[in-house]
This record gives sequence, structure tokens and C-alpha cells, in this order.
Amino acid sequence: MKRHQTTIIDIAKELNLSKSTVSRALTGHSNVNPETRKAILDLAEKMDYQRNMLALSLVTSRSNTLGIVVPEFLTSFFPQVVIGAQEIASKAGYNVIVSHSNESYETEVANSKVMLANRVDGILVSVTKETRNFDHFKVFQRKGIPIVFFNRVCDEMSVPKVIVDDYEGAFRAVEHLIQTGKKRIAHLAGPDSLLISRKRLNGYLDALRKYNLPLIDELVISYDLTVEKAKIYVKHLLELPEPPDALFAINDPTAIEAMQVIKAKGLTMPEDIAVVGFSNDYASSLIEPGLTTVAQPIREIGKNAAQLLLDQMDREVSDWKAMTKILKTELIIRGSSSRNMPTSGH
Amino acid sequence: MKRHQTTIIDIAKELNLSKSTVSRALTGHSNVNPETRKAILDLAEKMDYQRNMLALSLVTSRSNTLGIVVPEFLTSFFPQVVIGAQEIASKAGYNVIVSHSNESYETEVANSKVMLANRVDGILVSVTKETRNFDHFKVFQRKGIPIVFFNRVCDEMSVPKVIVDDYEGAFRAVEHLIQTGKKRIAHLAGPDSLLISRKRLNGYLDALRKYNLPLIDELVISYDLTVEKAKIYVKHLLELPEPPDALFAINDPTAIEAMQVIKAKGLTMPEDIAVVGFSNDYASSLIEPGLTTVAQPIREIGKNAAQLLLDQMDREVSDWKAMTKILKTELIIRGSSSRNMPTSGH
DNA sequence: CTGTTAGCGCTTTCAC
DNA sequence: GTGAAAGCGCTAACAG
Repeated sequence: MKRHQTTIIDIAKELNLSKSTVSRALTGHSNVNPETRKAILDLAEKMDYQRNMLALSLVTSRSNTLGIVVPEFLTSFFPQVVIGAQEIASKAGYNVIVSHSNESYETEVANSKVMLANRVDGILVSVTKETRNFDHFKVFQRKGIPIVFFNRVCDEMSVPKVIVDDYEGAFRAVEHLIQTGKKRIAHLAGPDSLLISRKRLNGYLDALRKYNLPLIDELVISYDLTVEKAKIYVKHLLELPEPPDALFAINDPTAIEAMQVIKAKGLTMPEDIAVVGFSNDYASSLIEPGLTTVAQPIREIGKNAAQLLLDQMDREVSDWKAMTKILKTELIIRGSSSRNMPTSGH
Repeated sequence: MKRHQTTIIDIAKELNLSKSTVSRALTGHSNVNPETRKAILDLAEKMDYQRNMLALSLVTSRSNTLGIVVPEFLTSFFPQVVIGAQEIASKAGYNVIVSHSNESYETEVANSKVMLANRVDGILVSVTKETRNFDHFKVFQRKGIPIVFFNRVCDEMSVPKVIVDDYEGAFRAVEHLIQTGKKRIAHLAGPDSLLISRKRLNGYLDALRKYNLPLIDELVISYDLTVEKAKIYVKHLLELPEPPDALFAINDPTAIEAMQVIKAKGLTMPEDIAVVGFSNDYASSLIEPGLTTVAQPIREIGKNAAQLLLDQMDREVSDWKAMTKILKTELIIRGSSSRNMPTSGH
């Protein structure tokens, strides 16, 4: 199905001009006779002319496109980051192409190749839970294409990163549980491959330590972030001879799954067991009781990451700085951990 | 910042071959000496060669890219549609570029131009609530680029569309409310510009009619789908001299906002007022009581739309059929409209 | 099996 | 002010 789109040559022929002149008029160069320019612009409009960015990119060797590679698109987190990033990108005249990897390493590798093949001028990345090898991203560095990680970052690459104070946030969350009198605090952690899992785990551990609570091995479980496993492990925890009296979950979706299981068992929150999540997803304020959680500035993460990327692109490769931007979190206390709080609401 | 990416010429020079041979080896053509091929493939790998899709697209005049234009990215609806569409697209070897318009007509027009400039081979569109003029999409038709609408479709364009049985779904929802004994059923409708608003409104009206309930004008309100307005109108409804005993909302986010207002007023659901939404968003099962809602097969919408688009691309322009695919909805009854139902849960 | 050539649509010197 | 020509990276005839 061969279609023909209007080109500058079509316009040039129609007006008996050279394509150079048409190009100049269309791109707003100065050296064009005002009348010629007007004729060109009018005809272009009339013929639905739309500049071919592919050809432009080929000649300028910049695509004016940023790539975003995210691990999933199911929870509201990544779409929101994308909104933030897109806002900054389009202000700077860049288009954005997004790909999600469905938490699959293979797909992530394939997606990164698509970004390369489409000659993105830079990429924003948050890796899958399976990703342990980062060669497919190191290629970008070798080629001199700026890369910025956010949220789920690659520890071994020296590039800019945008994260939140995961350790601090986790510490405060667990401290809060301790201060409400909880003693057997469980932690449903993420996979060890993710830095955020390890950081949040460390926050948990240090909070216990600071308040001289013993670390109870059976109360700390790393899992793969799937809904099914979350359910299984929460059930397991609740059926222990000495079940936990509180649960700190790696993120809100996990915490919410936990709450469902807890409710189904007929236990009450926060008395029987208190729950704290991480992120402050939209659902956290809707569920009953409201979910206490460590709020992250999600859209800001996207904005900061995009800005950092744009900053790199203005610089020489040698000038790239591997700075890590750490955004603040805020503990939001709701009914899942505190009886004095509104049971739900915004 | 001028970077140089490996090209087939680099490989050709290194191996003392012509770029044609390199091209043939890389694209898997048959007529290449196995040894030469291996040498080429190995070197390409070693040099991080990545085919330049921009150049390819220029010569083949197909970009192997589908565009998706959605009105917003905040609710889970559109990201889920994108997941479905992307699944089908990538199976067929197409990349996807997504743009959201933030419910702004201006942005939508700009986004459609970006799609054109990037020479997408087809687009999937759901329009903003502001869109009343469709010229920016008609250009695609004129250029012979297939276009498929979904969810928020353009009524005046004769192209394939994927929707759900909005009328039917709304009718069943309202019928359900009537059957639980409700008599003063309000409807918080969407803007009149959207076909889905009108269809759902008609379902509402016909249900009233069928059961001989009077249409009470003050109970039907069209609004702009913003959170703030939802709150204001729900409050208004509740403060009427004769407030409604049920509310059918255009979609789940609206219904959920309504529920917050109702709870804040200390009213109980479903006794004081029953609520029904549309979509079955994730949050609907979490909120307390669970939200009765008309479930749509969200991901299927994306899959069907993408498939319809691919079908067009295999055909001559003259063969395009403007068929409308209507997917089934299902009424999911939860605690917001029925006391016998579980208060929440999946 | 491999090389040569033309051309996709555009910008950009360099002339005139 | 405008045109001619080169070239971005690649594929696809057409030769050999």
C-alpha cells in the first residue's frame, strides 16, 4: 500500500522553485522573499504538508525524541512518572516514546534496542525486577547517548539517577509502627536484585536496631512483587504460631493485597495488625481503613529525571556528572496503623 | 554534541566489502556467503551496530510504528488500553508511540501532527472531552493513513471504531437501581461532546422510561469530568429539597468522588443513596462499600483496536471498512447498591 | 555471491 | 534571494 505524502519537492515543483528555497521558507530562514515565503506557506497548508521528521533526523543526526523504558504499566506509578517527564520534554521540544517491559528482562533488552534503532537522543530508565545484567544500557553510554535512571536504578553504572530517600522513608515508617507499640513487625520486601528493596529493607532493619527490637528472621520475606505471591506470604505470616502485630510492605499494591487478606481473615487493623505501605498510590486513600504510607512525589520524579537528561544533552560527554538526585518522602498516617486517624479519605 | 553511530559503511570498510553485502547479511537475505555473513554479524555485534530505523523508514516509506493518541493518563483506563494495543502491535512487529493530550484540544492537535511528522503507519485515537472539530484526524484519512477510534470515538468519521455497549450497560445499571426500589435516580453525565456521554445518558433515560419513572430534570447533570466539579455537583444533588436516592455516574472516578462526598455527609450506602459507576477500575473493588459498576474489557479494547488497525494496513484504502466493534460490558453488583453484596473485595 | 547505482526527504554549504 | 549539489544510512534493482 504505497502512499505518497506531500514533500518539499512537490511544493517546489508547483511553485517553480527549488526545494532549497521551500526548505528555507518552511524552517523560517531569513533569506527568503516575503512573497515567496507566503506562497510557500499557503501551499504547504493547503497540501497538508507535514515535515518528515525521519528525513530531518537523518540529516541532523538527532531525532528530537527521548525514550522512556519502564518495567510495568499496571500500577499508577509509572504512567504518572511518564506524565511528569513528558511535560518537561515537550517544553524543550522533544517527543517521547515509552515502552514497558512487563517486568521481563528479555523484553527490556528488546525495548532498549528499539530505542537505539529509533535513534533516541537520550533515555530514562527504570529496570525490571529481573534485570541483573545492564549491558543493554551500557551500550548507550558507549555510544554517547545520555541515560538517566529513576526509581529502580542501576547501581553499577555511573550516570545520573533520580530516587527518593527509600532508606529514610522506610526507617520512619517502621519507627512509626514501633512508636504505636508494635513489637513483632514483619517486612514484605521486594526482590534482592532491586536497590530499592535493599534500601527499604535496611531502613526497616535499622529502625528495629535503634529501638532495640530483635530481628525475627521468619518475619522478613523477600518476594517477586506478583499479586499471587503477596497473598500467599501474607497468609503464611498470619498463620505463624506467633504472628506479626504489624507489617511494613515494600509498596502500596503489596500493602493493599495484604489488607485484603487481613480483612478476609476477620482481623482488625490496626489492633490485630497494623499495615504500612510505600508510595501513596491513589488507592491508598480509598481503601478502608486508609493505608498509612510513605508518599513519594511521583510526578516530580519524572520531571527531575527528564530535566537531568536534557542537562546532559547540552553537555559534552566528558562533562556528564553522575549525580544522584534524592527526593524527599513524607509519611502519611492513616487508619491502617493508627486508630486516631480518619479511617479513610484524602 | 556530534556522535557517530556505527553504520553499515563502517562495517563494510572494515571488512573490505560493499555496503550492499553488509546490508544483505544483516537483513538475512539468502545470497550471502555463510562465512562473509558470519564475519559481518560478528563485527556488527562487536561494534554495537544497531540498524537505523529512521533511514530504513525513509527508504521503505513505512515506519513500522503505530501512534496512540489518548486524552489523559491519570486514570488507569488508558494505560491499560495501551498495554493491550502494544501487545498486539509488537507481535506484528510494530513499535508504538503514545501521546496523551491532558484533555486539551490544542495538545491533541499538536500530538496528531507529531504522529504525522513521525510518519506513523496508523493511529489509534480516543479524543479529548474538548474535541468538537476533527480536521486534524481527517488529514490522516486524506493521506491514506489508517485510523481507528476507540472509547471516545468520532461520530462523523467513517472509520473503524471499538467501543463497548454503553447504552446497554447504562440501561442495565439503572434498571438494577430501579429493581432495588430506587425512585429518584440521579445521573452525573459527561460532557455532551462525547458520544459515550450521550449513549450512557440515553441508557439512563430509557431505563426510567421503561419502568415508568418520571424524568426529573434537576437530577441530570452534565459536567466536565474534573474532580472538583464532581464534588460540587454531588454536594448540590445531596442538598436538594428532595435529594436523589440513587446516583448513576458516567464513570468510576466520578462515582468514587461521589462516594467520598456521600460518606463525608454521613449518609449510608445503599440505604440513603445507592451509587453505580462505569468501567470497573481497580479502585472500585477497594473502596468501601465496593462500587457497583458496569465492567468494560479494557485491555480487550486496546487489543481489538490495534488488530483493526493492522487489518486496515494490509488492505487498499478503497477496501477499508468502517465497521464498529462493540464489546460487551457486565454489571458487577457490589455494596454501593446492594446490601446483600460483600461490602468490598475483588 | 558481490558491487554499483539510484533514491527515500531533508538541510546545508557554496555559488550565482 | 535563489539554485545546484552533496550527503545523512539504508534498501533495492541491476549488473557482473
